[in-house]
Amino acid sequence: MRGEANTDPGTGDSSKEAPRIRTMFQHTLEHEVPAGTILFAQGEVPTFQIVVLSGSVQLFGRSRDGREVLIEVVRAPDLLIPAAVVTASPYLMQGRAPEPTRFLLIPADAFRDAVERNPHLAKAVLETLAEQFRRMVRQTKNLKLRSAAERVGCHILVLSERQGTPDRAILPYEKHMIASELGMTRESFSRALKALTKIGIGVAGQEIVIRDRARL
Amino acid sequence: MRGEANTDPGTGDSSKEAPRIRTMFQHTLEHEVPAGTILFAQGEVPTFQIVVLSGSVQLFGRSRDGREVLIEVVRAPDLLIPAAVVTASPYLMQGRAPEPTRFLLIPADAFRDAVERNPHLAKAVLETLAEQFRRMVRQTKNLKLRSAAERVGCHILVLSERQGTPDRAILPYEKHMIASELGMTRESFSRALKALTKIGIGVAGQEIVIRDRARL
DNA sequence: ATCTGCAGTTGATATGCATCAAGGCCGGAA
DNA sequence: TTCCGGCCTTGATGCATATCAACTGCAGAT
Repeated sequence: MRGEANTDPGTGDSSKEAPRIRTMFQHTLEHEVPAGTILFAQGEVPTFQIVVLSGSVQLFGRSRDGREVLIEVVRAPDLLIPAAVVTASPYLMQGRAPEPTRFLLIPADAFRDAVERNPHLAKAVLETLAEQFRRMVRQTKNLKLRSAAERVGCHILVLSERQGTPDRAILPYEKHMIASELGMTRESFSRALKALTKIGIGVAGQEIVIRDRARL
Repeated sequence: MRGEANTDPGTGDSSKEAPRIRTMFQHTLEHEVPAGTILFAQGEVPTFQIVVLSGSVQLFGRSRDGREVLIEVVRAPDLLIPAAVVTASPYLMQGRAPEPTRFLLIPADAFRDAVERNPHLAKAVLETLAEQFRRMVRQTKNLKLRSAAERVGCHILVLSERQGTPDRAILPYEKHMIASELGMTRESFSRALKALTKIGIGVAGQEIVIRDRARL
């Protein structure tokens, strides 16, 4: 815990809403965690709305037989599962920071209160959540409609776009993580990469060179 | 198209917000469609926020090779993909009414405007969207962590709870639809049902009797 | 330098699920 | 009634992916 935060949440208002914003931020803390920190467990009810300022958070789903898979990744700047905070219901996933990561921690009830009172904030949260929802829909479509190799190819394209390098992509974390994010085992992921080398990519450790973008 | 609507949206406000609500509803239409109607195509940008008053809407994802799978079902009363309307971006799925269904059609920009101005409405939409997000997360977890038979068993339990009958469940639409909703073929679904008869259910057409609830 | 452990690759094998094909069971049309 | 066309089931087969196992390479510890 670092102390009081004074960051502007980006809602852009200044008039009568300001006091409410200030109220919300009165109990808000800035916080930084090292790589590997577990932020919350599956089943916990959120006590804070966590805002990811820098770094990222991986969200894992667990089955009762103990297996864990990566469901989604929240990258700064973003809100950590506003859906759970808004509905005040238990997290469906475990949250873990795979790298040093900074947060704002807003007490959950203060956050809900502020959202209810401040239309600009509400709109911002709504847009964030809508984007998250669309990501989940895309993922579901991928899982139901595409083969493992197609998912890998598609993911590489997304990575290269996100990194702004149309001709290459760096895998952002370990391959077995990406494999589970894409709904397969690390072995299958490895084989899918090898198969894709025959149709237009080159693999060298964490770096992937894209030779034939069209075919993916 | 039937005419002007006057239904209260359930936001519970009465004071100065009322004019805005009225404004939003000025161009709102009530509409009813027969079974089988396609409401919008994948890729279309929403022109209305559709409110499902009665009936339900199935949402299909399509791959470029033409296959279609059921991604989710929106049951009355609910909003039809507020995520697409709020972000003003193309639908990721096709919407189809599998039964006679009634709607409210709110022009998309009027809806966004009202959400931005009316905190109660914003909160209601936020909660609805949050619930939809959580449904998608649960579905993703199912797809990644459970086998086909487990998904079937789990779905039967959900159905029986939704229908308020702990000892039986009625399949709400054709089996091949449910199969694709659960991410499998109709053949696999049929076999999964047969396998489950050995551990505590009975199947008779669309009706399923639950004998051993604990084992599912 | 050596040991150790983890991430990744590769190969062999197993299996879950899809695909293909045939037949049964309605319900609607003629 | 008969015929027909969906929807569903069942069986045979194939394929994609998981699982199991061995090995490599690297990084950190000793």
